[in-house]
Amino acid sequence: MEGNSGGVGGGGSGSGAGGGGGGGNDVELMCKTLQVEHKLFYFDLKENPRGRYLKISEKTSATRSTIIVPFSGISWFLDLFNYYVNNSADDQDLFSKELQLDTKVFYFDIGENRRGRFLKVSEASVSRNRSTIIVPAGSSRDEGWAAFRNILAEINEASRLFMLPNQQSSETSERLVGLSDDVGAGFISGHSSQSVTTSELNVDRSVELPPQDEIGNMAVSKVIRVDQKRFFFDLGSNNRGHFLRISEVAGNDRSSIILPLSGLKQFHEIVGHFVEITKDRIEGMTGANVRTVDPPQR
DNA sequence: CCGGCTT
Repeated sequence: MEGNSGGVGGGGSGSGAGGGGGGGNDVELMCKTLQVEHKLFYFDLKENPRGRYLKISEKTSATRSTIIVPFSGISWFLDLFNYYVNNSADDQDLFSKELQLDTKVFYFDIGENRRGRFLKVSEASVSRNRSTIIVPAGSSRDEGWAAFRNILAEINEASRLFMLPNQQSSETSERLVGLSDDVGAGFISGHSSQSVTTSELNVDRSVELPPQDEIGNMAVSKVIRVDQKRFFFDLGSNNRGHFLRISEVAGNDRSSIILPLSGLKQFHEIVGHFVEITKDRIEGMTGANVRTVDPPQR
């Protein structure tokens, strides 16, 4: 699912393209740069008719490599970088990881040489040569990885807010079933010597995917703000099925629950129960950010 | 502005 393979004008006679800018029709939603030591990383969140993706480029004097992260993989990247940042304080307990997203596989590997420690992230797809970026850990306290992680966190949050303008009536929760934006996301422990019981992983994933119609434009995500917190509602699916992920974001902390859609109705009923029994108190509140949907009055 | 990389 390379986002770029769409209809970039084949002739490309557009003058003043700036040389190798790429992208073509793709709309740039957000871009950030990060300098770690002498490397420069470009983060470009882009969108085209096929969907959204994050392009991460590593720019060096003589080297330029780019990986394309599907939109659904941004949060996984964030989680993985959190893993390496958080565990780097301990000595050498950093394992390799594999992140499988649809047809792509991203390999995360730790390396070290006299320059220091680094994290190699390589993207392998069926039809394209493998591309790799290498993120230095940083001279002190892994600030390279941490800075990289922080940018991923910013993009991860901001990318969800882009879905906001489509504010429909907030009670359309039935027609969402069947959408699958991120397919088959999951971690796989990378080291072969780790002897992970692969029995679970070898479950034949005969996932009959619904044809990717125009699901990119649907409102598969919503966000509400309550006091200092934000709650994100995102539909997703993996080899286990479809789910609704509810994430609570406050400051730099983020936690999520994964609710299989089979339980969504019960969840809704229980929440409705608590709405009923606390209605008096809720209506007395004056929080400007608390938005309740009024039922039709009589 | 050094510079790493079997999948």
